[in-house]
Order: sequence, then C-alpha cells, then structure tokens
Amino acid sequence: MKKLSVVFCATPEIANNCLVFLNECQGVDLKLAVSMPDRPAGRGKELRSPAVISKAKELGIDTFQSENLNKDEAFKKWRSENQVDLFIVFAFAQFLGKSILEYPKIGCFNIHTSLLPKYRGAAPMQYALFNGDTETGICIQKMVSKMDAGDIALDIKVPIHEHDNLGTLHDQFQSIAPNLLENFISQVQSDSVVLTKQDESKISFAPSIPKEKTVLNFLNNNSKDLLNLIRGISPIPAAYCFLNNKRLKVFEGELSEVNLKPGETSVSFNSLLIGTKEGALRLKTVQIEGKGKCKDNELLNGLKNSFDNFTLTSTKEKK
RNA sequence: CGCGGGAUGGAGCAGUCUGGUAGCUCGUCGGGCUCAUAACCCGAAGGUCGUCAGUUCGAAUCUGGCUCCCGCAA
Repeated sequence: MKKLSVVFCATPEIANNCLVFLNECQGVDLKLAVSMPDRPAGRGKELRSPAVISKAKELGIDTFQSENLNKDEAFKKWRSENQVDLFIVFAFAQFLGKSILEYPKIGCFNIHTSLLPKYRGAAPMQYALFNGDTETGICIQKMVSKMDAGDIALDIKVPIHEHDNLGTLHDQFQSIAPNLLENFISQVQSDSVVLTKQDESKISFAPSIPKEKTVLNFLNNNSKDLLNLIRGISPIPAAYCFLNNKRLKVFEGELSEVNLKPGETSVSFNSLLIGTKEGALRLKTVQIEGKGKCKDNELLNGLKNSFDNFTLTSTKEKK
C-alpha cells in the first residue's frame, strides 16, 4: 500500500502523542511538523519552542515554524516542491487559508476537542466544564474556510465526571487522540471515510478565554458557576482571587452548606470559605503567590501565625 | 541581564532587620475522657534551619557563590 504523505500542524503538548503516532505509523510518511515560532517565555524571557517542535526535533522529524503559514514565502516554496496527501491539524492556533486548504490531495483535517457543532473555537474543553456538561469528546473534521464548520469524519465521546477539570480532560484527550487518528488514517487508506454534515441548529461557540474571565467574582456569580469556572481552567491558567491582598490561585473548589453573605469570608473548620451571590464555596486546593500548591487547611494552619483574620476578595485593594 | 516572593522536623508557616544551637498551627505515635465527633486532656517521637565557602568566641540569622520552587509579565 502506498504511504500517505502527511504534514502535521500543531503547537501545544496535547498534540505530542499524535505526532509520535504519525511518526511511527506504517502507512504514513510524515513529511513535516509545523508550529508557531519560538517565543520568549518563562521567567528569564528565554526563547522557548512549542512542545510539538521540541518533540519533533527529538524524533528527528523535519520542522517548520511560522507566524502566518498562509503568507509565508518559505512555506509556499516548500509546497511547490512537495506533494502532500493530508494535513492533520491539532491545536495549531492559526487559520489556514484557501490556498493551503486546497493544497493536500485528500484535504486538511482537524482534530477538535469537542463534539462539533458544539463548542466551535479555541477553548472547547474549558467551555464544556464551564457549562457543567457531563459528556464531551473529540472529533475529526474536514477543514473549511469557516472555523470548525467542516464535515465530521469521526468522533469519540468522553464522559465528564465531577472530579474532572481541564487538566484531567486534557490528559485524557492527549492519550485518546492518537486512537482516533489511527482509525481515521486507516479509513483514508481504505478510502472509506464517511463525512457527516454538522447540524447547524446546534452550533455553539467556545472563544478563547480573556484574562478577565479567570478572576473569581464572588458577588456576581453563584457558587456552582464559580466551581465550574475553577474546573474549566485548572490547573492552567487557574482561577484566582486575593487572600488578604495576596494573589491566590484556586485549583479545586467545593460547594459548601455554610450560610454566608455574598463576599463574606469564613475559615470555619479550617476550610477557606467564601459566600457568593448564591451559595457558599470552599476554596479547597490553592496556591498563594510565591508559594506552592496546597490544601486550604494547610495554608490556614501556617498563616494563623501571621494573621488575625482572613479576607477573600475578587480584586486587589489599594493600600 | 524584564519585575518580585520563597527554600526551617511529615504538611503549612513564624523566627532573619536588632547573631547566642529553634517555635507555632496541624499531622503522626502512645495514653485518657466521651453514646459520639472535624471535639477535649496528657505524653512522645521527629529538624546537619536548600547547598558551598567566608566573617565571628559563637550563624537559621551577617557576606559572597550555587541549586531548586513559585507569583507577575510575555
């Protein structure tokens, strides 16, 4: 059987296992791994490569990095010199223009971390958690000019449990994605791909999450929504508020029966509790700035020495 | 050289400015009390104070180097 020549476009770590799979897959000739450029990151401002690029280099796969693949002259040149059957795109963080979409013989296919048409956009896992969904999934869609609007080739459903958060979903998807991709590749090889149109009446969107949304606003939201916000962005970037004016990231929350006024802080039973617009919330696993992640009771055990009382706020108070 | 916080018994912290061999809230182990408990009482174990060097009669504490962790920003 003729090998499929494939270009893999992806940036973050969630795509690494798929890169490894494509590299090892017998029926695939992986031509190139494409990502965003290196960026200054971390505390020193040192340039860091996207996870996929690091992995590709480790595996000896050719790499290509560009800010905008559509306009990139070097990539146009590469295309003119190489024939490709398939583009596989996974969390690439760039739109592909028409000229690229039409370039591979079979097409460009995108691995998307929700069950389309639900949650088109950059942050589908987060939105599934924000909304308290009990099921989500991954799918492969044939890319078109309109974002995440292409026909669906394959999908896998994944249940969401109460204890799940962005981190656990991310890890599950990272390990499941290669299975989906494997099925897809074998369908392509046997020419048995079946494309299903998206149900236009069920579209919803999951835009990328602005920083303002990661703050825990106790006065304007109820405890259940705040809990889902915490789940949806934990452990990265993590929801935050301020404890005695120090930034406090919250990785895990828990609904509480304690009766508290909106914005009222309590440390009863050594739990860090806050009243919300409706219901109370325990900030169970937290991290105060400069320190490590720990349970609320552990933090309170220590801070009892230095503070007489504790106040949780959504914003830092001046002076 | 982007800004800043931190490393102290199993956990979380105080003590560092004003050097004199270590403390708090917990946990653990043993015992007691209780119908019972996230409760209370008594007792015990557990620390070369990140690392290397320097100053000093004496360093967790002062000086210099190093390693690691974290918040912001990107």
